[in-house]
Amino acid sequence: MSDLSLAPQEARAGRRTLADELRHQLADQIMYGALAPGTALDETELARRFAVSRTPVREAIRLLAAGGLVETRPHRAAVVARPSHQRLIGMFEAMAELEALCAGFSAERMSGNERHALEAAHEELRALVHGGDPQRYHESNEAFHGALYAGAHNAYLAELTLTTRLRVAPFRRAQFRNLGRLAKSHVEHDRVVEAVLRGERARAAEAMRAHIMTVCREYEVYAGSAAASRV
Amino acid sequence: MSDLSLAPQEARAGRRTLADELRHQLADQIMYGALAPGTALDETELARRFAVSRTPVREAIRLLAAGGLVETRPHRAAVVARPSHQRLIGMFEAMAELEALCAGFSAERMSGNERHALEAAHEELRALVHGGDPQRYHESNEAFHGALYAGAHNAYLAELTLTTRLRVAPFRRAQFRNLGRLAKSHVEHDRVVEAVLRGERARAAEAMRAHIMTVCREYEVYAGSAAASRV
DNA sequence: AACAGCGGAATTGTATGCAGAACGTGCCGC
DNA sequence: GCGGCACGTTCTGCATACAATTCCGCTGTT
Repeated sequence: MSDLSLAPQEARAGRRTLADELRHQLADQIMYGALAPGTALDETELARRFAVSRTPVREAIRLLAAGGLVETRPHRAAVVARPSHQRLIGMFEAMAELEALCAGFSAERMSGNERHALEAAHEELRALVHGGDPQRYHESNEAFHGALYAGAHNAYLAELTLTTRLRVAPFRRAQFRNLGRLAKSHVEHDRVVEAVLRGERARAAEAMRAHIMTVCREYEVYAGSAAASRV
Repeated sequence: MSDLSLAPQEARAGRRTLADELRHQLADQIMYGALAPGTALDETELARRFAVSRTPVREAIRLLAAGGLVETRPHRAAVVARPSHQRLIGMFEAMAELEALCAGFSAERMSGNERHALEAAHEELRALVHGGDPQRYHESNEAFHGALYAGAHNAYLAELTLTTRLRVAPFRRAQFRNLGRLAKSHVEHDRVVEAVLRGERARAAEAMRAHIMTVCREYEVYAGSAAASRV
């Protein structure tokens, strides 16, 4: 999972600095939910927990802040980002458009191998729909979307889309518990795959947009009920 | 110009840490071309130049790296980003799509005041087309695009678009020397404004996409001739 | 009893020192 | 004469120490 956020040169070099290691550890904990939105990140405490000095901890926190996973203010502890509802909706909307772009470009630009890879990822997901292993499903789902990022043949766009996906990740965890959702998700994927393989850009983009916006609505239902139960 | 890259809370608090100050200074120098792509950023030297310790310099460099303006590899000096031609084309393409999205949303969502602001910025540019002051034109041009970001009513999308714009900035400087380009640019803007004010989303998006892709082609011509003259 | 002002404690921001990795230089072997 | 290797220098990565700011609780006043 953490590999998803690795830039190419990092993957090649093998991250060897403590700061990078910490960044990935913290990012995983945030996305996995071990560090809930709003949690304060105490530099000294984290330094103790990881048995390093404050210097790499600070660096990691700043990098996370630049990525949007945490928010910092001068002379105040960094806190795990807790975007407003409106902002979160905006992030979902942007993600929908970005993913739609990737899907659209993929429809026009994918090579034969890339199309096969997309089909393979799609088939893998089909098998997992009824498997009941949310973790594996999640990983394969990321691989499916990753295939579309690669097929767009635009590394920068792929980065933007993936970054957005990661930033939204902490707020999508609940949906993977909802196994009924998986089957519907697969049907939506199916429409995307079909359009991409046929080279129909507009249809692929629209199918993907619909897919992501459905995810967004799922979140809204969950967030709404959670907010209600908190009252 | 540096204000463009300020997040809201930074602008409110007034950046008070050395690291943030350095980040903006360096970002400006990179975007203005004082630090050319490929230049190595020596931490010790920068610390001397700004009369601070290496610590805030390091932080600033890392933040710039996270923003994509510089590239870092472990145990090696950071260098001002010099994306490959292909990657740069991808960045332009992504920028075109993002700006098109903003323009499209603006067509649907802009309030009355926002529409007036857009028209005002557009008129300001009209006056500057023949003024021959590239710096002022540049600032007003950013304001024009900024009006469209705001009108999209999606802060996250606005950030993505602006960030992309800033990352590409170092490679667009040449075009502002080309005064003949300004008039054409204004005509393109005109099509965008007209569509936005009429609420025609698709047409606004297409006009903006065309505008940015023209900018991209302008760059290609410049980059191509520069590469040729270097041989 | 509630609030304003103040002082200490805790935490972030910055400086400095040290260890290890990467590059340049000169020597040696071929 | 040319390529490879070892050494020394230089720079980055990390640790630690100090300074500045914020937060929390206290006291005194109204």
